Amino acid sequence: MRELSDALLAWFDQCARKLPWREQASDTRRDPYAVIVSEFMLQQTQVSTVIPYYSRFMERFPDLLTLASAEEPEVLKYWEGLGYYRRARQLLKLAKTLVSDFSGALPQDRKTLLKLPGIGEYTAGALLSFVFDLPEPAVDGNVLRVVARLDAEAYTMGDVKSQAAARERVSGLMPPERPGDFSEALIELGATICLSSSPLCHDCPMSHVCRAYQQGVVAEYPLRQKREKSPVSQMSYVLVHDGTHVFCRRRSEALLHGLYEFI
DNA sequence: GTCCGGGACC
DNA sequence: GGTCCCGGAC
Repeated sequence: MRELSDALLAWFDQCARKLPWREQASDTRRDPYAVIVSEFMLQQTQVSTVIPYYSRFMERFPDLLTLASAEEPEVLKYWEGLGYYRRARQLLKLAKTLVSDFSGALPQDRKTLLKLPGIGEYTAGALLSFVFDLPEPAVDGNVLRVVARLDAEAYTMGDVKSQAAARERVSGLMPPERPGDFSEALIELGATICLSSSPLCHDCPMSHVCRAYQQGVVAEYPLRQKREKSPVSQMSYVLVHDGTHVFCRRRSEALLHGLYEFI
């Protein structure tokens, strides 16, 4: 376990992408507000898309108080193009709630965070680990994929039980001295190395402890929801009439081919 | 053009 | 289970 987190953290120290919401003197904690804004934007969109929006948003709403006193239409204007506009509204609600009910400070426990607008299990974990350096798991799609492959465990994307199991697993992996970086490193690994298609296992710092890799079955994890796609059968007919009756004949290659139906 | 991934919430 | 939206893969 020690070996795993050491390897991942060493990789993260060397390879982490430079992102606007990570720009921080290395000895200061991350700005809670910056983490909130970036996590809300990242909930629905990829990093490269978020970057310009994040920068413009932070210029106009540089801190929690500024955002909390803004009107919804203007916030939505800065969100335009990102989609999932409910998130922008939730973010504004969250800012107002934090200011009015929490003296502008982010709660440091999961249970309280989960009651706040727009915050679910993943975002709660992300805030607790990134901002407060607490050993709280933040399991998004990236992390679920990483853990599923690491253990060759049959986790299913988007499945709440799998997410809960993955949170347990990640909790057990957390190194006590750098939980926040470890949490972020798992996400970074999923986003840049442990890709859902064509993962870059040869560059992966965990391949030596990855069960799926050792078994050569990386592509099989995680499982995907089997969507009950109702069998769509196309039918075409030929209309036949003999002057008195109209018949309908199914085309020969179709289901029940050649069958005559009386209309 | 179609399919799919991605969190929270209803 | 459905909805919100977009971008990327194919």
